[in-house]
Amino acid sequence: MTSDDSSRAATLNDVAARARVSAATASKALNGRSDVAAATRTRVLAAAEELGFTPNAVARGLTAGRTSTVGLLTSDLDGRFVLPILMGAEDAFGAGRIDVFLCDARGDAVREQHHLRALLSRRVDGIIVVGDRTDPRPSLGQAIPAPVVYAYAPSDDPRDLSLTPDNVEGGRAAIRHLLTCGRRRVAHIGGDPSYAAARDRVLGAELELQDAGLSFVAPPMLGEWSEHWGRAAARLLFDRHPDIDAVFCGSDQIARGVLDAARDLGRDVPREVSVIGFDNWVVLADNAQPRLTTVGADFESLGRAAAQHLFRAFDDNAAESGVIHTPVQLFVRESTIPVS
Amino acid sequence: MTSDDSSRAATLNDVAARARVSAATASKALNGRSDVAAATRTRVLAAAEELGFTPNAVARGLTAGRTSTVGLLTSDLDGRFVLPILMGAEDAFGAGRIDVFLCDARGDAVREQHHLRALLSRRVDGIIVVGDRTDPRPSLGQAIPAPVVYAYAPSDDPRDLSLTPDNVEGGRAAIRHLLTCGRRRVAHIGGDPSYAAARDRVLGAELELQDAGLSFVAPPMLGEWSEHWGRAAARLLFDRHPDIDAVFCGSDQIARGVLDAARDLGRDVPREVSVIGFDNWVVLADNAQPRLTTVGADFESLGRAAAQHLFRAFDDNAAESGVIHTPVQLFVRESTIPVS
DNA sequence: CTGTTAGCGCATTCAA
DNA sequence: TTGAATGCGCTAACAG
Repeated sequence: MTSDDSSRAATLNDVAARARVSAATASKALNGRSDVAAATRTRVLAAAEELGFTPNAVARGLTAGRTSTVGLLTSDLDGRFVLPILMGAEDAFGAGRIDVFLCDARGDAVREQHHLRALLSRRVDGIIVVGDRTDPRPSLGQAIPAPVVYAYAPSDDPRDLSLTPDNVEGGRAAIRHLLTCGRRRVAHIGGDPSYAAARDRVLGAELELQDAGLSFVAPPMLGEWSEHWGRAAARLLFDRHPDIDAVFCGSDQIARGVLDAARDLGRDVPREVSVIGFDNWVVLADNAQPRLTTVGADFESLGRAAAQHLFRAFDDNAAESGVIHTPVQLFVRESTIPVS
Repeated sequence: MTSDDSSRAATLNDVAARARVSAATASKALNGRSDVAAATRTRVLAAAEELGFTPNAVARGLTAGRTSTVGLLTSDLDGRFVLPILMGAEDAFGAGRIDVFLCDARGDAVREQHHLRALLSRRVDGIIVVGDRTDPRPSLGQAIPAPVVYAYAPSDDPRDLSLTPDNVEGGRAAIRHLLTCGRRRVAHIGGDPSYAAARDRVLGAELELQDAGLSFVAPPMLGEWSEHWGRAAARLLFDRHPDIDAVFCGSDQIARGVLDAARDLGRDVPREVSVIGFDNWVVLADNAQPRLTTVGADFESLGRAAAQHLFRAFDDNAAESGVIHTPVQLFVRESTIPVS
């Protein structure tokens, strides 16, 4: 543990004194304003350097009105979404220019209110709200004195701006890939049907099949977001429909379960049956055997987009609104292969 | 997206004016100071309520000298450690009383310096540095005008205070459990030997075996932190040493690979062979088949401890130092079982 | 009990 | 080009 070495941090006045100028001049010099003599500037910069001067962002925030600070209010307990989003946002803001308060409400509305108050009292310039599912979540309301963007979980108020991955398109993309590989007898094993994500993915898949004049060879099986469910459902599926040649899974976890079951039953993936997942959860997808083809949202660019929208709201006072569906992407690995 | 409804946030002066008192009195009333008349207080509180007054923490921070914020400087890319640590810290601080700046340096020293400057310019009251491996990392130095605690990755400077999980004890605990289950012919498949974590876990295991008058039946196999490695190593191991009755794995990922290999080779886990992992990475451990017994650190309490040490440093000016090894815990699931 | 005064550290007038 | 004065919003010290 480290503590104060000098009695107290150097202030602008200290720098000014040492450079034998006024605080005002020192301020201008340090902030690169033009109306200051070159010689003076060097002197001030030298003084600042020697004193290890760090401008006090708190004081600056007081006058400037903006604090160069944003709040990230999350209820994403395990951080699969919030961390990439945070990194994307940091990126877009430019590292170090803006700092991010990360607050975890843990799915508790009261705690969320507490954190919100705290963020507002700290005069954050904007807030990004990150939910842990794509179902609409309660709006923070319109009475917030800072721009707000909802990420992953959209707000239930259309006046808010929300960014959420396009799961319907994701479902389409998955099916499109399977069809491209020459598969025709496709089944679906998905997650908890109380999740919009589970339903949207099936919907997209059904639409894409329909466009090709096809449909699922078995009714979609929705259950829970776990490997266990994937295994159990796959066993049933392979038993009842031995002729399926592809399984579209609602998540990578489920797909891992399906791969397991297929191996137990002696079904060759990807030759006999292709398996595709969803999420691109790399630890899971990359370590599967065979490595898992999957569709996934790019959370970093989602974070970047959220940050850019906040920026826009800082500058223009244009309040955008509505739900924006962000693109998803196909990651081809070895669990799908063209029929040979 | 939401924007200003009223022209600007209400200030203490607005409240004071509305309550027909001075700003000082309003301040006292709002902060629950005793020297203010009950009637006045109610009037002030009412005014504040009506105006939707939110105290400006920035201004407060300017005078108070403390900002009630802390910085969490991390290089833990995927957040397995940093998020639980953050939650533990939030917990210890009391939700909303203190807010946390989360900065991701992405393993880049330059970016880390940038973030550090930014945090200091925001006058955070303390800093928690979270690394992504337990090898000592470069100290931020002693010249930092705020208390610093290193979590997970210890500082290489003994004058700093570091909290890091006790991997040696973890290795011991794993072996102790296997021995308790009646296993005697134990092997080890571990992670990347360039990691202190990999080496410490083996070390602990060897010590515990030694205490029981035993040793590994095969030289420990260290490779990488992946399921693939676990699978490959296990195949080799089962082939060369068909008589082993337990495998201690350096991580849950590796253990997953070992379970896979065992199943492929027709070895019954846990009856014939017990398998124990490390990390208690719940998504992996809980979805394994059978569910995976494992040893793991409790990162939330690590975060709590870090926060408490910062607290102590705020109050006393006592600068603690040294490396504290935090406890690890055994999580028994179904991949280990007493010999019957 | 209440109000006046002063100052936290900085940036922005506006004079000089 | 420089500096003196002013204020951001709040709290602490003191006087009334």
